[in-house]
Parts: sequence; structure tokens; C-alpha cells
Amino acid sequence: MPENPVPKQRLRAPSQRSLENRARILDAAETLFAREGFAGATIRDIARAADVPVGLVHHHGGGKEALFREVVGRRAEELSTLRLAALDAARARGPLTLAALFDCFFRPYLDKAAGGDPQWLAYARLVAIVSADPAWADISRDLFDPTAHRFITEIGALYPDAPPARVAEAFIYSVAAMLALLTSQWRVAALAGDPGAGPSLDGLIAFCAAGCAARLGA
Amino acid sequence: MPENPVPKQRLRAPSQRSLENRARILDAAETLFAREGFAGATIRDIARAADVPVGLVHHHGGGKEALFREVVGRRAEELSTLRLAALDAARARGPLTLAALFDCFFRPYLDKAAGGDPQWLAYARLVAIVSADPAWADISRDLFDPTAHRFITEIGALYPDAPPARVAEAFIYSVAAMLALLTSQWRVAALAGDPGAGPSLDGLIAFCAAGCAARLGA
DNA sequence: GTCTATATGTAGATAGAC
DNA sequence: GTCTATCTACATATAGAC
Repeated sequence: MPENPVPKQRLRAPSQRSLENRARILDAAETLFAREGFAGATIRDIARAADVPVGLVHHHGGGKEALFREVVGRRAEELSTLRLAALDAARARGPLTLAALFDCFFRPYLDKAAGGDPQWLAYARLVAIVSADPAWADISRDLFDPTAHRFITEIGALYPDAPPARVAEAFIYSVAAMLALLTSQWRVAALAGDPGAGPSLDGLIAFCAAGCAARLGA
Repeated sequence: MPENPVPKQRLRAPSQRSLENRARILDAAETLFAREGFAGATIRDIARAADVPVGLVHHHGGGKEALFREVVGRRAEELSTLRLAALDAARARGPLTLAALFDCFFRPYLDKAAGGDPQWLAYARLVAIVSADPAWADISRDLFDPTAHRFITEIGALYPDAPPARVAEAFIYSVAAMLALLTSQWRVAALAGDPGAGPSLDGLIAFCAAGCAARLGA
């Protein structure tokens, strides 16, 4: 008789249901944080939306703030990978233009958002929340800034005479425009009367590339 | 003996202290709504910051939501007046350019914000909150859209072939850039390493005018 | 791993004294 | 007009049963 009988299930292996609950909790948290803001969303709302008991949200999320960080981080890492891959691929094809750089930065996100996954649209609101609030500066620093800095360096290389702060400023304007495209469609529709049209990646790139060129050019 | 002795103080005339308390409450609410968001700011925080009893905030503000609307409306009306006056003055001087239009729209705000009044900087955060959240669509409609629509019409007149939704979209990008200038200086500093430089009205106008021209031009 | 029950604090709002 | 005291509801978080 073995002294250490092998358990039928490996210790600490998460069950199928546990994984599903965890995923549903993160999705619900993403939706509600996006719609109501960090303070406006409640753990109870999230639990109800995910159809799990309240305590389980704490179990999987580790508190409201940790849950928020995890929700943001999940997509930020995926997006950074896609953006940097697009940038590397574009570099390999030849010299970069401003429009090509913005294409590498915007397209992965807009493809996801336009792909119909409403969670990716919710994420745009989260990025806007984090980007606007110095209280989340650590999230910006850890998750957004490395990739942003890479793109700023590339833009700066196209305009060697522009001071770094000016390049960063133009980049922030461009990101703000991208977030506006994703989060303020309802305002565009209200202002135009015309509800149609819809977002356009090429239009956004044209706006930002021309704006940056005007701000950074000689 | 007169039957109706004249009261020493007119009925319902607000006392000096009442007016001061009211102003302090609105200022404190503005600061805290801007920093913490609508849900994150509490009536109690506001009362403490204004150094008044909690009940007084309800008395003057009429509930949290009404207080928020009043705080936003107070500055929105002042700003709209200044912007439209600048637009009328510019029109009177001759034909408008895109850069001149953005100057009329941006300058009144940036002058106030750069003038050192921290309350005007807080207001930028409030505008960002309202503009990003469909839940406050009625504030946007009543307080922001009339002036915005006026400027969009003027921009559209410069590009008669551009569809209205495209003009509105370019305008929203531009407003987003302006709000980023006011609310995301900390991110620019973090990304550039260089904390210096600071915001530049001319730079913002150059960015937006060139972006709009590229997006709307033939 | 899952969930119930509950602890503890604080929210927005108001009734009524001054 | 001003302010105290308090109501009711709900927040996050956790302890411990299953």
C-alpha cells in the first residue's frame, strides 16, 4: 500500500465551473466598470450580472481594486502584443511613415472593437477612465506607457528636431481622438443629426497624421 | 402705529453668509466631482471640503444629481457666452479660417484654465466626464451641443462637400484633444520624461486645424 | 472550491429643533 | 435660513459552513 496515494484530481486544479465563473465575473466587471465607472460599479452589481454569489467576486477578484486592475490588464497585454507585432512587421517592410505608425497603433484596437465584441468597446471606456485619472497612474505606467513610449520614439525619429514633450503631446492628442471615436459616437450622432456614417479608421489616421505633421514638422 | 411694520430685512433675501456658503459648496462640489467622479464624490466629502454641515449641501444643492448639474451648468454658460462672442467678433473682422475658428473655441477656455484658477481646470474633468457618459446626455444636449453645433456649422461652411457627420466627427476629435491637453498633462510628462514644456494653445490649434483639413478637404 | 450569513462602515436623504 | 440627529439602504469585506 502506497503511503501517498495519488489523488484523483490534482491539488489546486481549478474546476471547469470555477474557470467559467471567473471568466463571467471578469466580463461582468468590465462591462459595469465601463458603464458606471470604478466608484459607480458595485461588487453586487457585478455579481448579479455574472450570476454568481457576491462572495465569489471577492474570491476570484481579490477585492474591488484588484479586480479592476485585472480587468484592464487582461486586454491591455493582448493589445500591446498586437500593436508591437504590427509595428515590427511594418518596420520589416521598409521605412515608416506617420500614417503607417498610427495604423499599427489604431488598427489592432479598432479591428477588435469593430469585430462586434462588445467587451472590447467597454474596454475603450476603461482606458479613458484610467488615462484621465492620475489615481490610476500606476496602471498607465505599467500597462500603457511601455508601448506608448515605443511609438513615441518612432514618431520622434521622423521628426528629429521636435522636442520629446511635443511628440508626446501630439501622441496623447491622437490617442484622445481614438478614444473619442470609440466612446463618443453617440455625441457625433447627436451633433450631426445624421446617425449614419459610423467610425472610420482611415479618417482617424488622416486626422492624427496630419495633426502630428503640422505640430511636429519644421 | 403702522399695521405693517417694515421688516428690517426683506423676506427671503438670502443672507450674506448663505451666499458664501452656497458658493463654497459649489466650488467644493466642482473640485470633488472632478477628482472622484460623480459616484466617487460623496455629499459628506463635499460638506467637509466646504466646511458646512452635511444638511446644508442638500439645502443648497437639492440632491446630489441636481448639484452636479448646477456645478457643470455654472461654467458651461459662461464659457458658451465667451466662445460665441469670440466667434461673432472674428466673423465681423472678415472671412473665417479653420485656425481662427478653433481659436475662438479653445482660447476662452484655455485662458481661464491658464489664468491660474484651479476651478477651471477641475471643470475640464467635468466636461470629460459628461462628454464620455451617455447617462449625462441631457447635459450635453442642453449645455454643450448648441454652441458645438454653431461651430460645426461654421466648419462645415468651409468644407461644403464634407458630410455633416464627418464634420461632427472631426470636431469631436478636436474637443477630445483639447480635453486631453487640460486633463492629461501628467501623462505627457510621464511619457516624455521631460516634465517641462507645458500646454500650448497654438500647438493645439495647429494640430486640430491640420487634422480637420486633412479629414474634410477635397 | 463554493456559498451563506453577517460584520462593519458609510451612503443619500430628511424631519424637526433653533 | 441653518444645522443636528437620525432613518433607511446598501457598500465592501470576511468568517466559516458545506
